[in-house]
Amino acid sequence: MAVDEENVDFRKIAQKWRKKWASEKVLQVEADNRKKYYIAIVYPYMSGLLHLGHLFTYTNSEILARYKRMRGFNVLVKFGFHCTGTPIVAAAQRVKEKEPTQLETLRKMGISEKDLPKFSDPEYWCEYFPKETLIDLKKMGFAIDERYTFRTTFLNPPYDAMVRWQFNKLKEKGYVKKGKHPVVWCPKDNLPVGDHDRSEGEGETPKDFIWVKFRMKNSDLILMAGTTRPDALLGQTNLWIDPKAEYSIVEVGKEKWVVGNDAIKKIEQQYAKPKLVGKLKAAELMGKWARGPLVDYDLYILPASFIDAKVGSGIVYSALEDPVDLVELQRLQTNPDTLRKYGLDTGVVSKLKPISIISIPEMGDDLGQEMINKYGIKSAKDKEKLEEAKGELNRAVFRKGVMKKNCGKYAGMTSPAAQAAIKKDLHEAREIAMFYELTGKVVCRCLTECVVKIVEDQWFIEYNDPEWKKLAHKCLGKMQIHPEILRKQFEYVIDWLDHWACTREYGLGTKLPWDQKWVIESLSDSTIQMAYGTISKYLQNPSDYGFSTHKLNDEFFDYVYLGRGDPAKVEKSTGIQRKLVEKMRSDFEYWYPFDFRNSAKDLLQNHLTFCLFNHAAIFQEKHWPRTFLINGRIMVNNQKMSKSKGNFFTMRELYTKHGPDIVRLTAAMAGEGADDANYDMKFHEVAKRKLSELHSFIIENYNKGRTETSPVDEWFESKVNSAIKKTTEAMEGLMFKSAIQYSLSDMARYLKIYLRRTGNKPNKRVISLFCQSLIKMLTPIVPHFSEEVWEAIGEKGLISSSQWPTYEEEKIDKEAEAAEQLVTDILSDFSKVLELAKIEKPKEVMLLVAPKWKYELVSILKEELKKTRDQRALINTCLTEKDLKPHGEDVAKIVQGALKDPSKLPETTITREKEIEAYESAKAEIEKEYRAKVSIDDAEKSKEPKARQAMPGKPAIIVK
RNA sequence: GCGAGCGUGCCGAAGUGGUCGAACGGAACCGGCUAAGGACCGGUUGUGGCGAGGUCACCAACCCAGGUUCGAAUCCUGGCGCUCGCACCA
Repeated sequence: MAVDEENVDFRKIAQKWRKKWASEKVLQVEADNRKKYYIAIVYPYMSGLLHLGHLFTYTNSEILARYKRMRGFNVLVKFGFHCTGTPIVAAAQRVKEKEPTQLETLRKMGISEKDLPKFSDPEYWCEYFPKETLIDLKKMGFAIDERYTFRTTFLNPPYDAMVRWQFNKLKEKGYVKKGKHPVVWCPKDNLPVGDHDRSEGEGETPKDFIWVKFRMKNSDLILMAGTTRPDALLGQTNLWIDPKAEYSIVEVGKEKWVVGNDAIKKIEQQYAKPKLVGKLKAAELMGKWARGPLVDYDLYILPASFIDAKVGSGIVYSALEDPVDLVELQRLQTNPDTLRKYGLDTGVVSKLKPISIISIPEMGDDLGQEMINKYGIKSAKDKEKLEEAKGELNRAVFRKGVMKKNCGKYAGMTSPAAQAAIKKDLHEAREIAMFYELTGKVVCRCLTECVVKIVEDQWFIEYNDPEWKKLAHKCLGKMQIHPEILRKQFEYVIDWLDHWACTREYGLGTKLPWDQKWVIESLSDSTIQMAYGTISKYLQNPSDYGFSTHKLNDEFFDYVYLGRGDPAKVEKSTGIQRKLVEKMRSDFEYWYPFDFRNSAKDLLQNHLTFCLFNHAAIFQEKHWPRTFLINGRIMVNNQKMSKSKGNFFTMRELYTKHGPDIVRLTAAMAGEGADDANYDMKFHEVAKRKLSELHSFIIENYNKGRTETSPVDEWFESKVNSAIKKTTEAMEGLMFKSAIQYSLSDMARYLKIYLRRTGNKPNKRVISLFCQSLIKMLTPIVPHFSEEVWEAIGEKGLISSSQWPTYEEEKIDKEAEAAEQLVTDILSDFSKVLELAKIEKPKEVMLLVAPKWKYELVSILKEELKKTRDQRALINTCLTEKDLKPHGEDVAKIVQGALKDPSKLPETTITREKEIEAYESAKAEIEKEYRAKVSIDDAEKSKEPKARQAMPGKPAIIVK
């Protein structure tokens, strides 16, 4: 095969066929009476051009779309451009401030110096990038009907109207509620600070923190002690304060709280306006008594070295099952001087001891002491060991702890359950105040240290509603999830999702219909937009259909999506002709639900699960989603793609350089399943070479060749048919990389063998079948290339609109394939023999085929081995056969061997005649390769001692 | 820390209880073709055997350690390592 690298210009043919498809409108879609297949692509965020990550995910949808078209489906691919949210606004702001990295990013995407200032306006981003993205999609040859494309936010009034409808629906069902919400807050910017806006503290979040009220004896003062373990209140023994600190008395509502000085700010930010009414030295508190909730005794107030008044509320209560508390107490008990220094009563302190409230299997009654012993802790100075011990104990409590009998109504509960119950009870009794504490220090990009702020009037989608969760589970249960192993994760996420803050104070999007101060957040406005994609053709191009979309209302969507109401009334309120309203309804009914949605695995936990919830809430069951395909993340040359590593590629760079088909093929080969895929830059060249070769081969050989047939033709035809079968199954199973392997790689390999065995003289019918089938199976992956080849071999019409090849089960000939395998085996055995015998130039080669009775024996033995492994019985059964009797001794030997290692028996038994035929047909090739005379004989008639070893499928080989 | 997934030859990757020294692709090496070749063709790529004219035997082997089984890359338990997510970020 002569290879001419330049024989295919992948960029040129892409342009040619793109124009052809456009002029013949092959990618335009209308609802009709065919089976439909609706692919809802996850729309990309419009803060830049599409990159390799998008390419990889979209390639899956694209291959499937074209495959389904060839299977006779009417395929709609929905494509949108996501503009909702804050990143575009933030990026525009950075352009305005002329931030160098932001400007550089835009320059790299090909934006000229003079156009840069335009990007300081967020709305310009929403104009520019959708337009450019659509160009990219077309140039990649994606099977998208551009009339259906749309962008999000108020910039697109009909989309805006649909999101309002969605939220009204959710609210009607009681799934949207107002509530308080803690956020990480920058006091200088007066804005929430997300992970990406921090100079320090990525991953830190607000964590629940409970302040428990301890009322001082003979006083109206209340000591506030912070904790994350309210269950430990059942074993409270004393209070700890910082002996060096000064405390404040603040009025909160009608109460007077005692807290560390630094806690006042927290009260103000998270609770209520406090009023400072006094100060207290630690000494004034020590030795006093206070009483906490859940117990009927007073606690003694003691100093502790580990307390820092700046942390939490500045006061902690002690539960001596905790090793930290226990060590601290032991320190006091063994240092009477310290007690005397603070004027404390040694009698009281010496009587303090742990109260056992939690039982953990395999642990005793004194958990604190047990941990101290285990970690070999000697004093309070072993801080690291103490922290570890405490951590281990907390984990054990959380996982295995059960409340003991002395815990009143909480007895018998698991510790986490008791924590929740106690928290709830005390909250209702107003014995605690709820606070949040950051899990670590967070510093805003503006270098201000962040705090927790409670947003008072945040709107939430109540994904924690148990009934709703049930519906979501039901929806999932009816779906196909690929790969199936990820279903468990969906199950988990559905249960885990809590309420979701669905509104923002700023950013692009749709205003919450009943509270215009808020903008609907971007993950929440995209959960049912696949429904919009079924009718977007009309709504995005209203003038083509003679109406205006500015009066879209809930009535309209109620009718189109849910079939409720009266189209005549809809006409009246929207001004859209009744006929068109009805057409949109029927289009929706035709296309919906979506059959397929594909994303990378990072959207599983939010977007895809939200999609389930919202469909379950809003749509009829018949309109619930059908299939999710989740892919891994894309790596470039086995490295994570990132701008800083310099391996960040836009889709545009790639197709401009290599042409779209090469990029599509490389992306499809990058991987499948949930594991990370690898986009291999070297593969571009491999792909070009392979396709070029295929191109010349098909053109040179299609519809040419001999007309007489040979056994190898049967074999090859069988291989072609099984390749079609395997490829089709892979496509149906959404395994696109496998599909390429079964078609492109496997078939090329078989072709090589076939050409060799036929001396480059293929059979005309079979080779044409091969060419047609292969080029068709490649069409979904490399459509431009396929069209080009299709045209070059003189076929009429577009291959994109042709039918997927079918295979004939009866043409898949196991015997022919097994026979070919025998020849391959013989050839490899040959070279071994030659090597070992050190014969370089054999003169004569004899293949001695086993006698007929051995074939009989093998077939009986294979059957019998399934029933028994008893040697005697096997031999006896075999010897009942008349033809085998005379060979008793040999039979016994063979049976023994087979028992020891069943793999010695040939896998597929073909008849002796077929086997000989296979060798005969390979004879010429062997003679040519070894330049030796080849003869095929009956082993039984041979005098060679080796002849006895011949077995079915394993002839004795004699080389001289 | 929690949840889900993964861990196979030089690399990527198939393989879910015997037919597995392990498909397929890449890479490397040897040989052939050739003026030359990054192209093509054939072969090799765990270790050992002064067994051997192949279709063989033996040892070891699919992250590590145990276990279940007549039998495990495949099932179970524990450990180690990696990936994704963990909420206002799309």
